[in-house]
Amino acid sequence: MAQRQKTRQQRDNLVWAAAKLFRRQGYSGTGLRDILAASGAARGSLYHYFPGGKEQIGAAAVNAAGGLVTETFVELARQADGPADFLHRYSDLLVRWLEASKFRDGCPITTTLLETTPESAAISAAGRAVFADWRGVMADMLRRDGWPASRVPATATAIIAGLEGALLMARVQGSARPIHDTAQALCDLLETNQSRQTRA
Amino acid sequence: MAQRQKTRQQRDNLVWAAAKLFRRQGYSGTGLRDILAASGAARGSLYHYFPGGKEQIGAAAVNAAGGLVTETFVELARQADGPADFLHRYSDLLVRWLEASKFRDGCPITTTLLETTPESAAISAAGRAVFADWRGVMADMLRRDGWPASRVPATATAIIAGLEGALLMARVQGSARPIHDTAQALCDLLETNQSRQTRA
DNA sequence: CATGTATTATGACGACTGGTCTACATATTT
DNA sequence: AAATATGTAGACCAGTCGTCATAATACATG
Repeated sequence: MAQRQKTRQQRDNLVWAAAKLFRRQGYSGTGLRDILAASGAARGSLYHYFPGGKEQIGAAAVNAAGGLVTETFVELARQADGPADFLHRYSDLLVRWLEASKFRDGCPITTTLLETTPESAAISAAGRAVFADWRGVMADMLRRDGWPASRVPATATAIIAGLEGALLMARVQGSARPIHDTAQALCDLLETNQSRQTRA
Repeated sequence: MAQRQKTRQQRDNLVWAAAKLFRRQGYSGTGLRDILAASGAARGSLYHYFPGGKEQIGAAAVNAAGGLVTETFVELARQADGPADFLHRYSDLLVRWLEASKFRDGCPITTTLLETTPESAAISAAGRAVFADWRGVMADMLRRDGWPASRVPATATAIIAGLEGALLMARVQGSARPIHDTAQALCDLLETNQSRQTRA
Protein backbone atom coordinates (compact mmCIF):
# COMPACT_ATOMS: atom_id res chain seq x y z
CA MET A 1 0.00 0.00 0.00
CA ALA A 2 2.78 2.38 0.92
CA GLN A 3 4.46 1.31 -2.28
CA ARG A 4 1.37 1.95 -4.31
CA GLN A 5 1.39 5.53 -3.17
CA LYS A 6 5.05 5.91 -3.80
CA THR A 7 4.79 4.68 -7.36
CA ARG A 8 1.71 6.73 -8.00
CA GLN A 9 3.74 9.68 -6.88
CA GLN A 10 6.57 9.00 -9.26
CA ARG A 11 4.12 8.80 -12.09
CA ASP A 12 2.62 12.08 -10.97
CA ASN A 13 6.05 13.64 -10.74
CA LEU A 14 6.61 12.76 -14.35
CA VAL A 15 3.29 14.19 -15.47
CA TRP A 16 3.59 17.45 -13.59
CA ALA A 17 7.19 17.98 -14.56
CA ALA A 18 6.15 17.46 -18.16
CA ALA A 19 3.18 19.80 -17.81
CA LYS A 20 5.30 22.59 -16.39
CA LEU A 21 7.95 22.28 -19.05
CA PHE A 22 5.47 21.98 -21.91
CA ARG A 23 3.78 25.13 -20.73
CA ARG A 24 6.99 27.15 -20.76
CA GLN A 25 8.93 25.69 -23.66
CA GLY A 26 6.30 23.96 -25.69
CA TYR A 27 5.93 20.31 -26.56
CA SER A 28 8.62 19.91 -29.20
CA GLY A 29 10.91 22.25 -27.36
CA THR A 30 10.93 20.02 -24.31
CA GLY A 31 13.06 16.90 -24.44
CA LEU A 32 12.43 13.75 -22.47
CA ARG A 33 15.81 14.52 -20.99
CA ASP A 34 14.43 17.72 -19.42
CA ILE A 35 11.38 15.94 -18.07
CA LEU A 36 13.45 13.19 -16.53
CA ALA A 37 15.85 15.65 -14.94
CA ALA A 38 13.01 17.73 -13.53
CA SER A 39 11.13 14.75 -12.13
CA GLY A 40 14.14 12.82 -10.89
CA ALA A 41 13.01 9.69 -12.69
CA ALA A 42 15.10 7.46 -14.90
CA ARG A 43 14.69 7.08 -18.62
CA GLY A 44 13.21 3.63 -18.48
CA SER A 45 10.67 4.58 -15.83
CA LEU A 46 9.03 6.96 -18.22
CA TYR A 47 8.50 4.19 -20.72
CA HIS A 48 7.21 1.93 -17.98
CA TYR A 49 4.37 4.27 -17.09
CA PHE A 50 3.93 5.68 -20.57
CA PRO A 51 4.57 2.99 -23.16
CA GLY A 52 3.22 5.44 -25.72
CA GLY A 53 6.26 7.63 -25.13
CA LYS A 54 6.24 11.38 -25.45
CA GLU A 55 2.82 11.56 -27.04
CA GLN A 56 1.19 9.71 -24.18
CA ILE A 57 2.85 11.82 -21.52
CA GLY A 58 1.80 14.86 -23.52
CA ALA A 59 -1.82 13.76 -23.39
CA ALA A 60 -1.52 13.01 -19.68
CA ALA A 61 -0.01 16.45 -19.07
CA VAL A 62 -2.86 18.16 -20.93
CA ASN A 63 -5.35 16.17 -18.89
CA ALA A 64 -3.70 16.93 -15.58
CA ALA A 65 -3.07 20.62 -16.16
CA GLY A 66 -6.44 21.13 -17.80
CA GLY A 67 -8.16 19.35 -14.94
CA LEU A 68 -6.51 21.61 -12.41
CA VAL A 69 -7.81 24.65 -14.26
CA THR A 70 -11.26 23.09 -14.36
CA GLU A 71 -11.17 22.68 -10.60
CA THR A 72 -10.19 26.31 -10.21
CA PHE A 73 -13.06 27.32 -12.49
CA VAL A 74 -15.57 25.29 -10.52
CA GLU A 75 -14.40 26.63 -7.19
CA LEU A 76 -14.37 30.21 -8.45
CA ALA A 77 -17.78 29.85 -10.06
CA ARG A 78 -19.11 28.66 -6.72
CA GLN A 79 -17.67 31.62 -4.85
CA ALA A 80 -18.41 34.29 -7.41
CA ASP A 81 -21.51 36.42 -7.51
CA GLY A 82 -22.40 35.90 -11.15
CA PRO A 83 -20.39 35.71 -14.38
CA ALA A 84 -19.04 39.26 -14.26
CA ASP A 85 -17.67 38.78 -10.77
CA PHE A 86 -16.19 35.49 -11.89
CA LEU A 87 -14.40 37.21 -14.74
CA HIS A 88 -12.92 39.82 -12.47
CA ARG A 89 -11.74 37.28 -9.96
CA TYR A 90 -10.29 34.95 -12.54
CA SER A 91 -8.53 37.67 -14.50
CA ASP A 92 -6.96 38.90 -11.27
CA LEU A 93 -5.77 35.39 -10.57
CA LEU A 94 -4.38 35.09 -14.08
CA VAL A 95 -2.49 38.35 -13.80
CA ARG A 96 -0.96 37.33 -10.50
CA TRP A 97 0.24 34.04 -11.95
CA LEU A 98 1.62 35.70 -15.02
CA GLU A 99 3.52 38.31 -13.10
CA ALA A 100 4.86 35.80 -10.60
CA SER A 101 6.37 33.83 -13.47
CA LYS A 102 7.52 36.94 -15.31
CA PHE A 103 5.08 36.14 -18.11
CA ARG A 104 6.52 32.72 -18.70
CA ASP A 105 3.64 30.54 -17.53
CA GLY A 106 0.68 30.99 -19.82
CA CYS A 107 -2.17 28.62 -20.48
CA PRO A 108 -0.91 25.14 -19.61
CA ILE A 109 -2.47 23.43 -22.60
CA THR A 110 -2.66 25.78 -25.58
CA THR A 111 0.95 25.63 -26.62
CA THR A 112 1.05 21.85 -26.61
CA LEU A 113 -2.26 21.66 -28.45
CA LEU A 114 -1.29 24.12 -31.16
CA GLU A 115 1.88 22.18 -31.82
CA THR A 116 0.31 18.76 -31.97
CA THR A 117 -3.20 19.25 -33.36
CA PRO A 118 -4.32 17.39 -35.33
CA GLU A 119 -1.22 15.26 -35.82
CA SER A 120 -1.56 13.59 -32.44
CA ALA A 121 -5.05 12.17 -32.00
CA ALA A 122 -4.45 11.43 -28.32
CA ILE A 123 -3.38 14.93 -27.35
CA SER A 124 -6.09 16.53 -29.44
CA ALA A 125 -8.71 14.37 -27.75
CA ALA A 126 -7.44 15.35 -24.33
CA GLY A 127 -7.61 19.01 -25.33
CA ARG A 128 -11.14 18.69 -26.67
CA ALA A 129 -12.27 17.15 -23.40
CA VAL A 130 -10.68 19.91 -21.34
CA PHE A 131 -12.20 22.66 -23.45
CA ALA A 132 -15.57 20.98 -23.18
CA ASP A 133 -15.26 20.95 -19.39
CA TRP A 134 -14.38 24.62 -19.29
CA ARG A 135 -17.27 25.56 -21.54
CA GLY A 136 -19.51 23.47 -19.34
CA VAL A 137 -18.59 25.41 -16.20
CA MET A 138 -19.18 28.71 -18.00
CA ALA A 139 -22.48 27.55 -19.42
CA ASP A 140 -23.74 26.47 -16.01
CA MET A 141 -22.84 29.84 -14.60
CA LEU A 142 -24.60 31.73 -17.38
CA ARG A 143 -27.72 29.63 -16.95
CA ARG A 144 -27.74 30.26 -13.22
CA ASP A 145 -27.52 33.95 -14.08
CA GLY A 146 -30.73 33.71 -16.05
CA TRP A 147 -29.40 33.68 -19.60
CA PRO A 148 -31.71 32.38 -22.31
CA ALA A 149 -30.69 28.85 -23.21
CA SER A 150 -30.27 29.72 -26.86
CA ARG A 151 -27.43 32.15 -26.20
CA VAL A 152 -25.60 30.21 -23.52
CA PRO A 153 -23.32 27.95 -25.59
CA ALA A 154 -22.03 30.66 -27.89
CA THR A 155 -21.40 33.05 -25.01
CA ALA A 156 -19.60 30.40 -22.99
CA THR A 157 -17.35 29.63 -25.94
CA ALA A 158 -16.66 33.31 -26.49
CA ILE A 159 -15.63 33.80 -22.87
CA ILE A 160 -13.15 30.94 -23.01
CA ALA A 161 -11.86 32.13 -26.36
CA GLY A 162 -11.44 35.67 -25.08
CA LEU A 163 -9.55 34.58 -21.99
CA GLU A 164 -7.36 32.27 -24.02
CA GLY A 165 -6.51 34.96 -26.55
CA ALA A 166 -5.92 37.55 -23.86
CA LEU A 167 -3.54 35.26 -22.05
CA LEU A 168 -1.60 34.71 -25.23
CA MET A 169 -1.33 38.42 -25.98
CA ALA A 170 -0.38 39.21 -22.40
CA ARG A 171 2.51 36.81 -22.57
CA VAL A 172 3.80 38.22 -25.83
CA GLN A 173 3.49 41.81 -24.66
CA GLY A 174 4.79 41.11 -21.20
CA SER A 175 1.89 43.09 -19.85
CA ALA A 176 -1.29 42.38 -17.93
CA ARG A 177 -3.25 44.88 -19.97
CA PRO A 178 -4.67 42.54 -22.62
CA ILE A 179 -6.23 40.52 -19.82
CA HIS A 180 -7.76 43.48 -18.06
CA ASP A 181 -9.00 44.93 -21.34
CA THR A 182 -10.54 41.69 -22.50
CA ALA A 183 -12.16 41.00 -19.14
CA GLN A 184 -13.63 44.48 -19.20
CA ALA A 185 -15.05 44.03 -22.67
CA LEU A 186 -16.45 40.63 -21.77
CA CYS A 187 -18.17 42.17 -18.76
CA ASP A 188 -19.73 44.73 -21.08
CA LEU A 189 -20.94 41.84 -23.17
CA LEU A 190 -22.45 40.20 -20.12
CA GLU A 191 -24.37 43.38 -19.41
CA THR A 192 -26.26 43.02 -22.67
CA ASN A 193 -28.29 40.26 -21.12
CA GLN A 194 -28.91 42.31 -18.03
CA SER A 195 -30.28 45.18 -20.10
CA ARG A 196 -32.41 42.86 -22.19
CA GLN A 197 -33.96 41.44 -19.05
CA THR A 198 -34.59 44.93 -17.73
CA ARG A 199 -36.19 46.01 -20.96
CA ALA A 200 -38.35 42.93 -21.15
CA MET B 1 19.16 42.97 -61.88
CA ALA B 2 17.60 39.70 -62.88
CA GLN B 3 19.77 38.12 -60.22
CA ARG B 4 18.64 40.65 -57.66
CA GLN B 5 15.09 39.53 -58.17
CA LYS B 6 16.07 35.95 -58.12
CA THR B 7 17.90 36.28 -54.85
CA ARG B 8 15.16 38.33 -53.32
CA GLN B 9 12.87 35.55 -54.34
CA GLN B 10 15.01 32.87 -52.80
CA ARG B 11 15.05 34.75 -49.56
CA ASP B 12 11.30 35.07 -49.74
CA ASN B 13 10.98 31.39 -50.49
CA LEU B 14 12.83 30.64 -47.31
CA VAL B 15 10.72 32.96 -45.21
CA TRP B 16 7.40 31.74 -46.55
CA ALA B 17 8.36 28.11 -46.36
CA ALA B 18 9.37 28.69 -42.76
CA ALA B 19 6.16 30.55 -42.00
CA LYS B 20 4.00 27.78 -43.40
CA LEU B 21 5.83 25.07 -41.53
CA PHE B 22 5.94 26.98 -38.25
CA ARG B 23 2.21 27.50 -38.47
CA ARG B 24 1.48 23.81 -38.86
CA GLN B 25 4.14 22.13 -36.77
CA GLY B 26 5.32 24.89 -34.50
CA TYR B 27 8.72 26.49 -34.19
CA SER B 28 10.64 23.77 -32.37
CA GLY B 29 8.84 21.08 -34.30
CA THR B 30 10.16 22.40 -37.58
CA GLY B 31 13.77 21.65 -38.46
CA LEU B 32 15.90 23.75 -40.74
CA ARG B 33 16.02 20.60 -42.79
CA ASP B 34 12.26 20.86 -43.44
CA ILE B 35 12.50 24.52 -44.32
CA LEU B 36 15.29 23.93 -46.78
CA ALA B 37 13.49 21.05 -48.42
CA ALA B 38 10.28 23.06 -48.74
CA SER B 39 11.99 26.12 -50.17
CA GLY B 40 14.44 24.30 -52.38
CA ALA B 41 17.36 26.24 -50.95
CA ALA B 42 20.65 24.77 -49.82
CA ARG B 43 21.85 24.47 -46.27
CA GLY B 44 24.36 27.27 -46.33
CA SER B 45 22.08 29.71 -48.16
CA LEU B 46 19.99 30.03 -45.09
CA TYR B 47 22.94 31.27 -43.07
CA HIS B 48 23.84 33.70 -45.79
CA TYR B 49 20.49 35.48 -45.59
CA PHE B 50 19.92 34.85 -41.92
CA PRO B 51 23.21 34.94 -40.04
CA GLY B 52 21.15 34.86 -36.86
CA GLY B 53 20.09 31.33 -37.71
CA LYS B 54 16.75 29.85 -36.81
CA GLU B 55 15.78 32.64 -34.46
CA GLN B 56 16.19 35.26 -37.14
CA ILE B 57 14.21 33.33 -39.71
CA GLY B 58 11.55 32.83 -37.04
CA ALA B 59 11.28 36.56 -36.51
CA ALA B 60 11.16 37.14 -40.27
CA ALA B 61 8.42 34.56 -40.63
CA VAL B 62 6.34 36.19 -37.90
CA ASN B 63 6.80 39.54 -39.60
CA ALA B 64 5.87 38.27 -43.03
CA ALA B 65 2.88 36.18 -42.02
CA GLY B 66 1.64 38.79 -39.56
CA GLY B 67 1.99 41.49 -42.19
CA LEU B 68 -0.11 39.52 -44.62
CA VAL B 69 -2.88 39.24 -42.06
CA THR B 70 -2.62 42.98 -41.40
CA GLU B 71 -3.11 43.63 -45.09
CA THR B 72 -6.16 41.40 -45.11
CA PHE B 73 -7.54 43.25 -42.09
CA VAL B 74 -7.02 46.63 -43.71
CA GLU B 75 -8.63 45.60 -46.96
CA LEU B 76 -11.58 43.98 -45.19
CA ALA B 77 -12.04 46.96 -42.89
CA ARG B 78 -12.21 49.16 -45.99
CA GLN B 79 -14.84 47.00 -47.64
CA ALA B 80 -16.91 46.23 -44.58
CA ASP B 81 -19.89 48.21 -43.40
CA GLY B 82 -18.87 48.62 -39.79
CA PRO B 83 -17.23 46.35 -37.21
CA ALA B 84 -20.00 43.78 -37.06
CA ASP B 85 -19.93 43.29 -40.82
CA PHE B 86 -16.17 43.05 -40.62
CA LEU B 87 -16.43 40.30 -38.03
CA HIS B 88 -18.83 38.30 -40.14
CA ARG B 89 -16.70 38.62 -43.22
CA TYR B 90 -13.49 37.79 -41.46
CA SER B 91 -14.86 34.82 -39.58
CA ASP B 92 -16.22 33.44 -42.84
CA LEU B 93 -12.78 33.83 -44.35
CA LEU B 94 -11.20 32.13 -41.37
CA VAL B 95 -13.57 29.20 -41.56
CA ARG B 96 -12.91 28.71 -45.25
CA TRP B 97 -9.15 28.67 -44.69
CA LEU B 98 -9.46 26.29 -41.79
CA GLU B 99 -11.64 23.86 -43.65
CA ALA B 100 -9.49 24.02 -46.76
CA SER B 101 -6.50 22.95 -44.70
CA LYS B 102 -8.48 20.40 -42.70
CA PHE B 103 -7.94 22.48 -39.58
CA ARG B 104 -4.20 22.41 -39.89
CA ASP B 105 -3.49 26.05 -40.68
CA GLY B 106 -4.36 28.19 -37.71
CA CYS B 107 -3.04 31.59 -36.80
CA PRO B 108 0.35 31.94 -38.48
CA ILE B 109 2.09 33.54 -35.53
CA THR B 110 0.59 32.34 -32.24
CA THR B 111 2.24 28.94 -32.12
CA THR B 112 5.69 30.32 -32.77
CA LEU B 113 5.16 33.11 -30.26
CA LEU B 114 3.92 30.85 -27.49
CA GLU B 115 6.92 28.61 -27.93
CA THR B 116 9.53 31.33 -27.97
CA THR B 117 8.20 34.11 -25.72
CA PRO B 118 9.97 35.55 -23.87
CA GLU B 119 13.09 33.49 -24.48
CA SER B 120 13.68 34.97 -27.93
CA ALA B 121 13.67 38.74 -27.76
CA ALA B 122 13.67 39.08 -31.55
CA ILE B 123 10.62 36.90 -32.15
CA SER B 124 8.73 38.42 -29.23
CA ALA B 125 9.38 41.89 -30.59
CA ALA B 126 8.12 40.89 -34.01
CA GLY B 127 4.97 39.48 -32.41
CA ARG B 128 4.35 42.59 -30.35
CA ALA B 129 4.59 44.74 -33.47
CA VAL B 130 2.14 42.55 -35.37
CA PHE B 131 -0.39 42.53 -32.54
CA ALA B 132 -0.09 46.29 -32.27
CA ASP B 133 -0.87 46.63 -35.99
CA TRP B 134 -3.91 44.42 -35.69
CA ARG B 135 -5.24 46.31 -32.70
CA GLY B 136 -4.64 49.51 -34.63
CA VAL B 137 -6.83 48.42 -37.52
CA MET B 138 -9.59 47.40 -35.14
CA ALA B 139 -9.34 50.62 -33.18
CA ASP B 140 -9.61 52.74 -36.32
CA MET B 141 -12.69 50.84 -37.35
CA LEU B 142 -14.35 51.26 -33.97
CA ARG B 143 -13.63 54.97 -33.98
CA ARG B 144 -15.10 55.35 -37.44
CA ASP B 145 -18.15 53.57 -36.09
CA GLY B 146 -18.57 56.26 -33.46
CA TRP B 147 -17.25 54.49 -30.39
CA PRO B 148 -16.24 56.66 -27.47
CA ALA B 149 -12.46 56.97 -27.41
CA SER B 150 -12.24 55.66 -23.88
CA ARG B 151 -13.63 52.26 -24.78
CA VAL B 152 -11.87 51.78 -28.10
CA PRO B 153 -8.54 50.26 -27.01
CA ALA B 154 -10.01 47.65 -24.68
CA THR B 155 -12.64 46.62 -27.19
CA ALA B 156 -10.09 46.34 -29.99
CA THR B 157 -7.92 44.12 -27.81
CA ALA B 158 -10.88 41.98 -26.86
CA ILE B 159 -11.83 41.42 -30.49
CA ILE B 160 -8.34 40.27 -31.41
CA ALA B 161 -8.17 38.10 -28.31
CA GLY B 162 -11.54 36.54 -29.06
CA LEU B 163 -10.64 35.74 -32.66
CA GLU B 164 -7.31 34.33 -31.58
CA GLY B 165 -8.85 32.11 -28.94
CA ALA B 166 -11.64 31.01 -31.24
CA LEU B 167 -9.18 30.01 -33.90
CA LEU B 168 -7.26 27.94 -31.40
CA MET B 169 -10.35 26.15 -30.16
CA ALA B 170 -11.59 25.57 -33.69
CA ARG B 171 -8.35 23.84 -34.59
CA VAL B 172 -8.44 21.61 -31.55
CA GLN B 173 -12.08 20.69 -32.02
CA GLY B 174 -11.80 20.33 -35.76
CA SER B 175 -14.93 22.41 -36.05
CA ALA B 176 -15.84 25.87 -37.26
CA ARG B 177 -18.30 26.35 -34.44
CA PRO B 178 -16.05 28.14 -31.94
CA ILE B 179 -15.41 30.78 -34.58
CA HIS B 180 -19.04 31.29 -35.43
CA ASP B 181 -20.00 31.33 -31.75
CA THR B 182 -17.33 33.81 -30.80
CA ALA B 183 -18.05 36.08 -33.75
CA GLN B 184 -21.70 36.05 -32.79
CA ALA B 185 -20.96 36.96 -29.20
CA LEU B 186 -18.57 39.69 -30.28
CA CYS B 187 -21.28 41.14 -32.51
CA ASP B 188 -23.58 41.19 -29.50
CA LEU B 189 -20.88 43.08 -27.67
CA LEU B 190 -20.65 45.57 -30.51
CA GLU B 191 -24.37 46.19 -30.21
CA THR B 192 -23.90 47.52 -26.70
CA ASN B 193 -22.45 50.67 -28.15
CA GLN B 194 -25.28 50.95 -30.63
CA SER B 195 -27.85 50.74 -27.88
CA ARG B 196 -25.99 53.23 -25.73
CA GLN B 197 -25.97 55.70 -28.57
CA THR B 198 -29.68 55.14 -29.14
CA ARG B 199 -30.45 55.63 -25.50
CA ALA B 200 -28.37 58.79 -25.30
C1' DC C 1 8.58 -17.56 7.01
C1' DA C 2 10.33 -18.70 2.48
C1' DT C 3 9.73 -18.64 -2.32
C1' DG C 4 8.20 -17.30 -6.82
C1' DT C 5 5.97 -13.93 -9.62
C1' DA C 6 4.65 -9.16 -10.80
C1' DT C 7 5.69 -4.81 -10.66
C1' DT C 8 8.86 -1.03 -10.76
C1' DA C 9 13.45 1.17 -11.52
C1' DT C 10 17.68 1.71 -14.15
C1' DG C 11 21.01 3.63 -17.53
C1' DA C 12 23.65 2.30 -21.57
C1' DC C 13 22.91 1.82 -26.51
C1' DG C 14 21.60 2.96 -31.50
C1' DA C 15 19.66 5.16 -35.31
C1' DC C 16 18.76 9.51 -36.33
C1' DT C 17 17.99 14.72 -36.52
C1' DG C 18 19.10 19.23 -34.44
C1' DG C 19 21.37 23.77 -35.53
C1' DT C 20 25.85 25.74 -36.75
C1' DC C 21 30.02 26.53 -39.16
C1' DT C 22 33.70 26.30 -42.61
C1' DA C 23 35.44 25.76 -47.27
C1' DC C 24 34.50 26.16 -51.89
C1' DA C 25 31.94 27.47 -56.44
C1' DT C 26 29.40 30.66 -59.09
C1' DA C 27 27.45 35.14 -60.39
C1' DT C 28 27.36 40.50 -60.51
C1' DT C 29 29.28 44.79 -60.13
C1' DT C 30 32.97 48.12 -60.28
C1' DA D 1 40.16 41.70 -63.67
C1' DA D 2 39.42 42.38 -58.98
C1' DA D 3 36.23 42.50 -55.53
C1' DT D 4 32.05 41.69 -53.63
C1' DA D 5 27.82 39.29 -53.24
C1' DT D 6 25.40 35.05 -53.58
C1' DG D 7 24.72 29.92 -53.78
C1' DT D 8 26.28 25.01 -52.57
C1' DA D 9 27.92 21.02 -50.16
C1' DG D 10 29.12 18.62 -46.42
C1' DA D 11 31.39 17.93 -41.71
C1' DC D 12 30.44 18.44 -36.99
C1' DC D 13 28.83 17.28 -32.26
C1' DA D 14 25.37 17.68 -29.18
C1' DG D 15 21.02 16.28 -28.60
C1' DT D 16 16.54 13.59 -30.07
C1' DC D 17 13.40 9.53 -29.02
C1' DG D 18 12.78 4.86 -28.30
C1' DT D 19 14.45 -0.09 -26.99
C1' DC D 20 16.53 -3.29 -24.26
C1' DA D 21 18.60 -6.47 -20.80
C1' DT D 22 19.11 -6.27 -16.23
C1' DA D 23 18.60 -5.17 -11.17
C1' DA D 24 15.82 -4.06 -7.25
C1' DT D 25 11.70 -4.08 -4.87
C1' DA D 26 6.73 -5.46 -3.45
C1' DC D 27 3.20 -8.78 -3.24
C1' DA D 28 0.79 -13.30 -3.02
C1' DT D 29 1.14 -17.87 -2.38
C1' DG D 30 2.30 -22.34 -0.07
